[in-house]
Amino acid sequence: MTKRGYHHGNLRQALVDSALSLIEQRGPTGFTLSEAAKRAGVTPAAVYRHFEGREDLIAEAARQGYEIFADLMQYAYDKGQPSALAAFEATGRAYLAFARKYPGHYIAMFESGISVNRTPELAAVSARARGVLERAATDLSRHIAPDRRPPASMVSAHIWAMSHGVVELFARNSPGTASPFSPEDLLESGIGIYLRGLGLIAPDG
Amino acid sequence: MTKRGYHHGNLRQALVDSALSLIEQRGPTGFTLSEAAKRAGVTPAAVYRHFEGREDLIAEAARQGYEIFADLMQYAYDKGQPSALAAFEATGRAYLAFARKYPGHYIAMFESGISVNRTPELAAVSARARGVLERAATDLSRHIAPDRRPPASMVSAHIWAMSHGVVELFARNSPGTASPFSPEDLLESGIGIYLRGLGLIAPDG
DNA sequence: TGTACATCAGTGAACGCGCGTTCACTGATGTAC
DNA sequence: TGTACATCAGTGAACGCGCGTTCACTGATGTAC
Repeated sequence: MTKRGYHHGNLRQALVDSALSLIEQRGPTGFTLSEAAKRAGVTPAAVYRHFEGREDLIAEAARQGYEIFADLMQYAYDKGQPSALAAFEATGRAYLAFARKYPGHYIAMFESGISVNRTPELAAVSARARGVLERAATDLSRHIAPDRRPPASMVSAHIWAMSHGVVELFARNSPGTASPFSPEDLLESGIGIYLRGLGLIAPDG
Repeated sequence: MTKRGYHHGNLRQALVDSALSLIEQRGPTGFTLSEAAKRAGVTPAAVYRHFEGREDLIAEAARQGYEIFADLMQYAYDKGQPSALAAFEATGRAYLAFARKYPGHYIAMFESGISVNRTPELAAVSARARGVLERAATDLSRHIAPDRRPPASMVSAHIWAMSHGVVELFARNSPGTASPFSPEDLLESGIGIYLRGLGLIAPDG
């Protein structure tokens, strides 16, 4: 697979991979095109055979992240079926699991400052990911009495916000935030209380 | 107040202020010591009369942010008294209000990568801010039946996470996240549902 | 199987840039007498 | 009120650095015959 020599073989993906590990290690600020090239065993100039520049490389890393993310969310959703509740809870867990397992991708997607509207492909795949969570919220809404049912898009926004907040504040070496609870426990319990508030779980579940 | 001439008058604070507006405009990455100095009408070297360097300047901006933040939270908490519920809800709203009103400070505090443990002063003031929310959560917990009462620190973590998530995802020019709801509405409703889940608000509030 | 040639991925040197930081200096201010 | 002097905030030139990007090039690969 790895043919060494003048030609690299699959430099494009190697660059994305080294960019990801660099982002993971040094944060979005610490990422440099030159260092990514160096790690891939190649001159900085070689990057321009495969990408338009620094931003384009980050955007591709983010795109691949969204692809994985959307797949994981979809898988979780499917696995929870046919229970709307199980599917919803599974997507919440999948969000955190993704952030934990693919930190480089997560940072490239949410903290690197690249806009999701940068390219149509990026917009499409991020919409796909969001769509899964919104679908799960819509399914769930049907089990709430219409008169006290919040819009599904609001429910999905709530869960997304809490998931993202847990990741940013507690799943990283955060601002002195040494919580006694694991991010997983925090998110699980937080979503549980929220769902109870929607009347979807028995008061003393 | 502003005496022009060789000596600036209050360069230290002027540098913090220009750093804050720069951070607000260009994000944590876009901040440079040189540009902050330029905006304050001064040579980059002058910065070293007041700060140890770039990091130290950001840290001071963050420190001032935590100070304001803690004060706002405390004020909101006091204002909600003697109702534990009102005080708790008020602190949640204060979180978002702070992020909206002082975006430069918010970014310096939570997105610039500076650690809260950088200096004792920074650690102390951030602990003070967190303390207010935790106090509010503790007060609130007393109104929950002991057998179904989650730890107060968990409740405060949930609210902090949701607040932070709402700010990051919906209160900025975020990743294509044009929600039909205002950040204020989202947080208000999210916290409302959560509190219902804790049994603190009537099912059909 | 062998040769000629087109393709193109990667090289390496060079660029201009703005960065953070240092240094010896100088000009303004304030105080002692 | 006036002079001498200490203090110190800000200057401006210089530094080394690594960055992203460009360019003409060259070496490896693959294809046609």
